Amino acid sequence: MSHGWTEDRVDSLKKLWIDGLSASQIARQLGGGVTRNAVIGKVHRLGLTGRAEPSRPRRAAPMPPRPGRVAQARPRTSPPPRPVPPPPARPAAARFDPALALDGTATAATLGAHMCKWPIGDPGSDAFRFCGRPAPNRDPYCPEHRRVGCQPRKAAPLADDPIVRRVLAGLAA
DNA sequence: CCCTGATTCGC
DNA sequence: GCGAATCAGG
Repeated sequence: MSHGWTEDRVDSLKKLWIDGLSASQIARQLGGGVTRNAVIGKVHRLGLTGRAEPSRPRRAAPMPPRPGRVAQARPRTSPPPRPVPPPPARPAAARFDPALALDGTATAATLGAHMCKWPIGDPGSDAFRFCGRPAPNRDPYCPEHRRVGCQPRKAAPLADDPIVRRVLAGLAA
């Protein structure tokens, strides 16, 4: 549910793609269960391929020899090859990351690459912390803070601007 | 292992 | 038209 490439979503897709966001980033931002594959598929169908490529500046092989997988029909329904027998035997030592134990306790020192970098508190204060919760993929924030961070800031009420207030006050007077 | 886009093809 | 599975690569 919640799918279908509505004009709105296609517009967002185009914009984000042209802006240079990766397919997975776009997929995440569009939300609604859209995968990066879906995004890529749509991008191609729209003829939007090609732009500043983040992760592959040059294509090494033009890919002439590439007949492999078509020949050996993809086994989607038949083969459950299960050569994976013993998973256990490692109860110990799941590494404990103290920064993940509590929200808002990660410091600049303990903040890892996969932790939410949402700032908490006064950056100048000793008490300043980062959220520190798990941040999936390459995202800087955890899912919760990502949403907040992406919210198109609702236009800050003009009247909140001190300068505007003074001008308005002056006009009134 | 994380990621990137590209392609194929059943639906 | 859509997108999962896959490929090919950084």
